[in-house]
Amino acid sequence: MESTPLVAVGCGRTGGLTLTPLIDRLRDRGWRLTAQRRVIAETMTGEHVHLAADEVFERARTVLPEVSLATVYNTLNELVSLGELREFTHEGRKRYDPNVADRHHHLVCVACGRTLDVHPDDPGLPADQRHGFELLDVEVTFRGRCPDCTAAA
Amino acid sequence: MESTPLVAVGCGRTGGLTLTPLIDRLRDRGWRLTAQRRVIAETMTGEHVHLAADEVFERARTVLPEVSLATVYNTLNELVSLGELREFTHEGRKRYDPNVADRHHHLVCVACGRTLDVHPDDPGLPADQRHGFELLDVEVTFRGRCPDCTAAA
DNA sequence: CCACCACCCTAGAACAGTTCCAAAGATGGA
DNA sequence: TCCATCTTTGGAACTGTTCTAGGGTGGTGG
Repeated sequence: MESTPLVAVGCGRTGGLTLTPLIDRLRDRGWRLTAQRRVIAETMTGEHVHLAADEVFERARTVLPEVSLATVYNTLNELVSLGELREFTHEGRKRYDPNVADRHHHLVCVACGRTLDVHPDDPGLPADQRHGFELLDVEVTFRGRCPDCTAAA
Repeated sequence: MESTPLVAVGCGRTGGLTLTPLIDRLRDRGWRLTAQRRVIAETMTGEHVHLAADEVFERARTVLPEVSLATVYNTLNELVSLGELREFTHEGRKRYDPNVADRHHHLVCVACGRTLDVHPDDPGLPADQRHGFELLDVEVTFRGRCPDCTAAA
């Protein structure tokens, strides 16, 4: 739940071929690897994976029917604080992205919610990264600590 | 609730001095202007205004105590579909931004939630627009319509 | 090999934010 | 003024997430 520096092991777009490095990393960090956690972690493996908790739950359940929704939430939150997943919000619900190694942005379909990773150099999103999308909007949120909060800390 | 093209009347950063143009625009579009709606619209006037529904409710209530939360939600949603407010989500709840005239991004304090409008030329956010914030993260979401959805429409 | 203890899992309750609903009230045109 | 229409209201319902209390489990020391 703490300490080990978040060394980015992956190096950019690695493709979805490797199934275990996340599991290995977690074990190396002393994370108790139960059946539930393994199934959830495996569900979160791949490229362009941006599942919401209930989707993770459904998929995990097909492999391990007795897994509970609470465990899915617990595990996802833990993986986020371990730095192994990145969390973002789309249409009011949290989604989880296993691609934490390379800085990237999201390309979201307003109709079906389909989400792809993109790597633009500038916020304009070059044509070769649009995946055929008709662009409608860009939302950029910078996060930081304001002067008051910095002073208070 | 529909039609009238969303002519951007304001022109960039206008300052918070004008109190009525939003109200005027709404009346011109045939929007029935009740006391509740007026109070809510006035609450949403100004610069760097990014209130959540319950905050709008609290403020509106100090002026018009009998206003209901349902009306606040109804009105905010309507103003969004009229194109007079922009909606975004921060930490699981929707916030509303009256600044729809000029393209801008948001600078959010991860500690207190304070949100400011910024106008970067590139996603790096130049120093003179950081408002003293210590930058921690940038989140960029492109929205559009994917090829499948375009074909289906 | 066993016992123990810290950690983990589970179901369900609780919670927050938002939307829905039916009834009552307000509004403006004929 | 009357009436059809639109608006408001409180509360119920709903969704996504977190909390809680109790039972279960893995793996370490003996």
